[in-house]
Amino acid sequence: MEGREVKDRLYEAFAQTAKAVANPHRIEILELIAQGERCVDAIARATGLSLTNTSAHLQVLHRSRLVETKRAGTTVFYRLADDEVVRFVNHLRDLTRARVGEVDRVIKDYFDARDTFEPITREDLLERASNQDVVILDVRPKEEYAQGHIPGAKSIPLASLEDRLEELSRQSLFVAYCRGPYCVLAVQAVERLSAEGYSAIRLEDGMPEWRLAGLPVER
Amino acid sequence: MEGREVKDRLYEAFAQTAKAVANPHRIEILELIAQGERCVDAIARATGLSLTNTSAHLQVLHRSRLVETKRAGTTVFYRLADDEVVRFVNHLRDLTRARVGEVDRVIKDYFDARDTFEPITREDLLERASNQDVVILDVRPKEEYAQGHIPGAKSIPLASLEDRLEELSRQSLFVAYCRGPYCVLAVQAVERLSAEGYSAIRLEDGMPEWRLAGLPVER
DNA sequence: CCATTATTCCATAGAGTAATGGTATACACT
DNA sequence: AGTGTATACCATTACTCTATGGAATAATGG
Repeated sequence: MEGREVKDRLYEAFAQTAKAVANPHRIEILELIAQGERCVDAIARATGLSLTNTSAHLQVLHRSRLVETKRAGTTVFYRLADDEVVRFVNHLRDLTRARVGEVDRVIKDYFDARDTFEPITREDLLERASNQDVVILDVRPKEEYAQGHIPGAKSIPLASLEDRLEELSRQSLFVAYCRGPYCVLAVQAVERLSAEGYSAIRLEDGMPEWRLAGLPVER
Repeated sequence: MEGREVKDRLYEAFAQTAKAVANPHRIEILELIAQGERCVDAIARATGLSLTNTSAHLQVLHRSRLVETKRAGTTVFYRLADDEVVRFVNHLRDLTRARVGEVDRVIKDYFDARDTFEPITREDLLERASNQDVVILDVRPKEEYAQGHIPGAKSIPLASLEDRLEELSRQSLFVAYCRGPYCVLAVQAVERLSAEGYSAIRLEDGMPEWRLAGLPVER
């Protein structure tokens, strides 16, 4: 083996990993299974992709060893191979936000228009939660809540928020969180709650970031 | 704008950044200009790509805002837009090494076969450099040395190593470094020096990592 | 203002990727 | 064993990416 060949093989390997991530649907899938393992069919439904297409995308991720599988009967569950994969996708997100105007444009048009107040950080939440009457809302689907959530958080999937408003006291401050900083669930929950006159703000980022920060997770 | 559209636009933006990096030649180009700015023609020569092809790849990187340009007469210099780009490419490298067997296979076949001793870390080098008779060799091309190098390092581009062996004392311990942990220049320098009976080891990683670690850089 | 040099633009061919619908396989339940 | 269900495989089509060579542009220097 000679110098040029070494370079080619290494750069090729690095590029392969990047290619696996270089597709919007696959990034969505990675964000989704960062919440916890899911079967092909559930991933297809959550993303709106066809089943065959979902299966194909999952196999691209599998070939690059970014995800792992577990079989239970006929059902195959996919999960991230490693926390480092979440960190890498987060790095990609942050780099893109820092360098590409489009991201801030969308945030401004959509996020800022809906939650009037600045989202709060994990540190702020921890501090306020101990002092005040704060209710943490996990607005992700219930399966995701079941696979791990912020201690003390109440599960109110966005879809059922409408029906469960009466459960919520108007005295409390609500902090909603979801899959991550660019997930729209918490934004929509805050918008809905604010419209109904509740005090609601959004946590800056979601569950995977909470867990990666070493904070406690409840099951 | 509605929830799904927001998702699509954001994931699309993230995927675009990943796509810019998802090509082996572009990763090589990024590693190259992480050493300092270079004109199109120099990049083409260093990578062995055709000029038009190099220009096209640079424009892909430019559209994703990963690189910036500076014009001087007819010559256009490309440089990284931000240190975060280096960190991201390093993250990609590390993730790939952790998850994909190919990288370790190449390292084992090529790197381990050539430098008998473990590469040393930056910390080790700093410690040894102050105590012992250590000579640091920058084996990158001289332009890259000129754009910033480890303080006290001697510039001996790999290509001229053969002719300059007599300058080197057999009493010293030589530590060679180059563009990064997967660059072959330092490995080849160590191989050559060892074959000639010199004591030579390789620094674990290269110039950009040294600089990003906040260590002093000399010009 | 013409020639030179550095770079970019353009058209094209070939390779690779994504989505679709149909088919095959593997397991579970009766 | 036979039926149903979950997933993977395959062939096809449309699309995108890479590389090439030639033409165009932009700045410089006689």
